[in-house]
Amino acid sequence: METLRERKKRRTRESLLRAALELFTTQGYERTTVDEIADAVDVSQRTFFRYFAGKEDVAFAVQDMAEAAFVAAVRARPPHETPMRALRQAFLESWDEMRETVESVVPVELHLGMYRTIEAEPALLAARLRRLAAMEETLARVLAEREGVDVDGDPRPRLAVAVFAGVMRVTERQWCTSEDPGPELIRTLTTSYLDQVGSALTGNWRTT
Amino acid sequence: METLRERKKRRTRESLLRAALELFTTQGYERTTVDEIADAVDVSQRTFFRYFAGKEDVAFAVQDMAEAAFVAAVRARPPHETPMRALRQAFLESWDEMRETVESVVPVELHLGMYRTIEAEPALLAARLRRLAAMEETLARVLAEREGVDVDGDPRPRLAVAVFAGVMRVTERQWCTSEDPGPELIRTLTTSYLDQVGSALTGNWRTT
DNA sequence: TGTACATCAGTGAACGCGCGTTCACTGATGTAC
DNA sequence: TGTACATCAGTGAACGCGCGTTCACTGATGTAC
Repeated sequence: METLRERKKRRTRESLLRAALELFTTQGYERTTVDEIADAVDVSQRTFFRYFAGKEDVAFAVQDMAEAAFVAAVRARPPHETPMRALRQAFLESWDEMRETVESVVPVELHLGMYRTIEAEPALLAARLRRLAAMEETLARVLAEREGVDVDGDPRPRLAVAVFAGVMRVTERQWCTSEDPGPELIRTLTTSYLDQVGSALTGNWRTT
Repeated sequence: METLRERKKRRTRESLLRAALELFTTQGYERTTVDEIADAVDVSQRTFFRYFAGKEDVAFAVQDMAEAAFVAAVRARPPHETPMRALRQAFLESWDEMRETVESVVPVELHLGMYRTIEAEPALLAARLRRLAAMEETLARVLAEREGVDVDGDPRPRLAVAVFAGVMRVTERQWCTSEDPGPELIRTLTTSYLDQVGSALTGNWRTT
């Protein structure tokens, strides 16, 4: 069982996390200082750094959890599926699990709000893209292993993942700016865009 | 004609640029301070900020020029080409022009070295990806205009550009880590990878 | 159940660092006559 | 060609800011007996 000490730790951590996201989404990332976050939870700045390596870390803590769920879902896909199919299915399927994982830590609205904040703030967007690139590398290795190819010798794993991530980014941006960013919309957009990639690449759009 | 004053300005700017890239590539971006760059050129730190808005700016000054040449090349493609063809041709074709543009400011080797440095340094990689995302947005608008579609209503411009940029990133990474990063290699890789994207997306790799 | 000790989350205050800014100023270059 | 003035690149020193670190310390929680 969780001891009192452990419970307190978890609560402090989650309070910091929630306070940070709340401040980031309302007044902006750059304008929020680490001191402010600590003050909002009534702990010292020193304590903040015991829980998070830095300001960027706290901003992406929740997304990292969701991302891990997605990667795990990709790993769990049956090996007979084609790579792109595995990515697509894992993404659609893990959305509910991501939601639960997120909800256990912070209100989902707050997490959704962070997506818009990230798009709006250059420093956060840059960090997000770098993290996405790191995830792409992980996924490329997962796919390569699945298919039994060499990730450095065969470009296909990295190419497939790059395309998938590209589509995800377009989806995300579209979804963020929509009126009602619900799980339905993300599913519709993802499916639709993945289906359209092929036709976007080949042929002349004007003759359609 | 260029006045003496203008010539001196240009020289100061280029000296700062060269010194910065030299320091970044040899000792790393994070470890190089703005003061060091200014000292290397024997001007005050204050003067550095008259030429560049910040440390990140000077790191990407050359790449921005090359990028602008690429975007211009895309704009110049004949309208009957398919969008992906236009992107591909513009990229292959503008490489020589990019080289010239770059060479007029700093030694090409220095510029190439920066690519590796960017991949190696998290702060730079993040900044680069954000800038690439901004270029993608520009290109999406160019393609949309070319094809006469609405960039916000039709996802194809952004999808096509995202895929192209994804392939470019994979190419770049491969090219950076190679022994002899010449223009030949980048052409071969780009062509080969763009041709392989389709097959990477569809089908099972094991049955090939 | 109570006591003695060990562990460890949290404290508070101070610091180093580098980015970017501000200020009033100097002196070289450009221009008008 | 020379003089008087205007422009403007560069100076130097100081500053504000926020991130992240360091230190010796306190006091609550956990554990052994």
